[in-house]
Amino acid sequence: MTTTEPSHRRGKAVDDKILQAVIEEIAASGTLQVRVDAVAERAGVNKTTIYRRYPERNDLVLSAVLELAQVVVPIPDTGTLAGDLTMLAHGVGETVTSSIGQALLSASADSPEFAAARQSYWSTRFQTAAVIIERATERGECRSDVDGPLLLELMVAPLHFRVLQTGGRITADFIDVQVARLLDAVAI
Amino acid sequence: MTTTEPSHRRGKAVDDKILQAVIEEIAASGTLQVRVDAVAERAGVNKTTIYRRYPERNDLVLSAVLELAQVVVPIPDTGTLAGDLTMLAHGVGETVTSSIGQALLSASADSPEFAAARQSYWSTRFQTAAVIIERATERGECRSDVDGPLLLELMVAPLHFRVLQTGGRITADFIDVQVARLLDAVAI
DNA sequence: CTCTAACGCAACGAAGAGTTGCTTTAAGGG
DNA sequence: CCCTTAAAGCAACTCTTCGTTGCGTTAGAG
Repeated sequence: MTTTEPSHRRGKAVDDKILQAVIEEIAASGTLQVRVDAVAERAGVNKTTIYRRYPERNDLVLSAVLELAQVVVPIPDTGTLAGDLTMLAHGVGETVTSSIGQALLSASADSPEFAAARQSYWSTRFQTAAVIIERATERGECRSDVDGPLLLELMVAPLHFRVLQTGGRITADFIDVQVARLLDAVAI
Repeated sequence: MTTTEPSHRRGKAVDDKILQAVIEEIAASGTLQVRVDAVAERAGVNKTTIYRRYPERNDLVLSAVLELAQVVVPIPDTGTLAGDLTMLAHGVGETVTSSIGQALLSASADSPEFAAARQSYWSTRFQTAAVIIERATERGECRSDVDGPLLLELMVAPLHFRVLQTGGRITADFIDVQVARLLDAVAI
């Protein structure tokens, strides 16, 4: 055996078409409304082709969700902690408000796989965005014992709760108030 | 027409059995896994009887959810704002952690009816529990311009987010930190 | 006792998930 | 250029669950 590259002769292109089709279906009507036949038709692919890659519907939807979770969000660097947090919060607000965002965050709440996906999603976001707090600490804007990821979690939670539970709107004012509260809590 | 009480000759008892059965099914496996036939069997009732009351499955599940949302949560009155908030937070933590609570909060996220149910649920909770802040204001424990329902919303959000999104655990310590943060924000 | 609304029952249709066996197609190697 | 072979297409099928229908049965009010 030379390089053992057996599979996927026509595969890659089909892979992409399927994933793309699922994402479009999710955006259109939510994860629960994704029909395998509809995905097949939209992707211009046969149903069996899908089932050969994904044993069951859930795997199909999950892989699309994981794909979406990969999109990289830029970490703001405005020069002040207040500026960074505000900008980040606005980004989160838009994400959570978007139809695709809502679909992701409330996708198959009971399934352990989806729960794990959400968990790792937030975990990595908070980890990478924690640089903001590090920089702020170096600038002397906040105490050095501040838990970055935790701070971000506490910033995101109210936004998330508003949209998905109380159904309220996320105004710029609301964001400002949240950020102010957090700044108070971590100020030196 | 005298009192026009035509329907429900045998009805009431059946109503209750059905609702109870749905609730048990929800608790056992989540709202998405509720099967009409299973409910019928558990309630000792025929499937058609269910469909005569609820045009479709969603209505059945929704009515059970609304029923569950009726349970009255006692409002603590410990004598201090810190005590009240802490006790309330513990209650919320337990609710959100329970299987039935999770089922409710993440039930059919896409359906407008369920969204409205969640919305009104939280709204009434925050309204009634706001007495806590009123009492605290009278005692001089917090500023008089504090928005009670908003304060409660901000207390619940992190707990909710932990359980449903990051999958973290709600420790007594975590609750204490939250309460402390809120007290700082509203202190005179 | 009678009448009637409520319930039970069995069978059915529709839709979607997932499977199977076979045929067709296209990329890659000689 | 053709031949091999894995990948994709296709059609028909089962299974589960939702939801419907027509009719027979029962319980309770009067």
